[in-house]
Amino acid sequence: MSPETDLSAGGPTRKQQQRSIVTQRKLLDAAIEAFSENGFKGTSTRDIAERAGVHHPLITYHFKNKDRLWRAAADRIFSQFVQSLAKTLEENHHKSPKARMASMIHSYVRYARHQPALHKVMVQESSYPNPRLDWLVDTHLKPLFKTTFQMIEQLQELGVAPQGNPALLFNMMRVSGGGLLALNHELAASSDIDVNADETIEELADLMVKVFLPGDPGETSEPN
Amino acid sequence: MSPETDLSAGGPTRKQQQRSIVTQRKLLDAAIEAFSENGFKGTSTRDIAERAGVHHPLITYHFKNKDRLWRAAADRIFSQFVQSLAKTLEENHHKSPKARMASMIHSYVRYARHQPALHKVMVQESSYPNPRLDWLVDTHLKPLFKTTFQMIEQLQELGVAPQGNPALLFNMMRVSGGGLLALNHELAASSDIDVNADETIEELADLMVKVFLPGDPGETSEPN
DNA sequence: GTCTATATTATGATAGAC
DNA sequence: GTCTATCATAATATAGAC
Repeated sequence: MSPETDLSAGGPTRKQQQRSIVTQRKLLDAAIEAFSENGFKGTSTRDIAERAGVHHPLITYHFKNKDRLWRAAADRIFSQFVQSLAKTLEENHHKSPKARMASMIHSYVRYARHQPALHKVMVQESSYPNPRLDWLVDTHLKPLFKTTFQMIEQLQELGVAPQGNPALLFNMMRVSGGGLLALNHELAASSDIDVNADETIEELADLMVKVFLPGDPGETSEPN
Repeated sequence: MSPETDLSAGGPTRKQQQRSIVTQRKLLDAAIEAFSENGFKGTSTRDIAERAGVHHPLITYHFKNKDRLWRAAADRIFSQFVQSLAKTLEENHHKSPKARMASMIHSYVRYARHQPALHKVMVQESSYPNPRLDWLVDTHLKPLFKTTFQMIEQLQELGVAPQGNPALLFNMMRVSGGGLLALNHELAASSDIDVNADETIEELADLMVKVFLPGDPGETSEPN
């Protein structure tokens, strides 16, 4: 009995599973693109299906409805981002707090360029209170911000980051990176900035470090 | 012959003109709100008409179509903003460059709070290249940015603003203000920041000045 | 200047053949 | 797992009465 036709065992075959995964991936990538461009309301599931190159009833089959597809797409964006940040944090845990934060900034900016949907989706959903925003904040944002927020406070104590409301400072950093890159098409036309150029990305990250972490790093890590 | 019925003269009566203006204003305010929340595609003209409390065919009557209504709404946002900025600039033209820019920052942040659509609309339209974005950049953004851009360069020469790509620096300032306030609902939930509080607004503007204009102001204005 | 009614197309979701 | 066909609703826009 060939694997293709062996449905009697109760589960789908390997080949079918494989095809399903590919379809889901294509739909998720298309959904990220479409939702970040036009928001939840402005995106039609037909548009997503077209971008993915699949027939639209497949969305219902794989994700049940538009809302669940949105959540799966957001999960994909933020899981990858958290992974990328965690890796950077791990690779730089031996450095000074300032150098560590500088690495985080570079990592953040690079990710935000390659996936501008990261910030765009947050802006889209921040437009008005809604259940997706609540879910986004609780599931992804709060855990993500907690670590970074503590790092900022530490850097303020060390005199590296400017004094002032750490929550505001943290969010100024966020938007200076991701928020700026989310304006990619506008910046090209209004300010002659090409955010797709590697140089621009590094320039932006360096400028963020200079502006937000102006203090002397010092060699003294905290007494352990 | 009463003014109400005097249509023979060729023009609408005063009372009719008045009613027309009121309707247009209500539609524009509703359009700004709706477009900033859901973007161009995500906004239905019926939604706008409902928010304005008028019947939807009136949109066709007063603005011809959805696209022209969007342009009229954007015009309203940016005209008011430019007016507000010009007034601030005029009131502070005698001050030092740093103090003048600090006033501009305060003015910008206050306007962006009272009209978060200012930044939201730009983000919405920056999602992908489209004719509305081109129009927005050419009609409103470029003229607006030109002045501020020159001020930044001057502040860099004076050692008040950090060195680096002035275009990037300028846009970091933009997003730190308007971009941050556009996240109002998210910030309330994720960072416990109430951007509707006057204190928060002033705190943000002060922090922007501290971060982006760290240099000593000096009393020496340029030799005249 | 405002209204009701309607033509036409797009959308989210599902049913049922293969 | 994938497809075609379809339903119910909502959208933009317009025609024509008042």
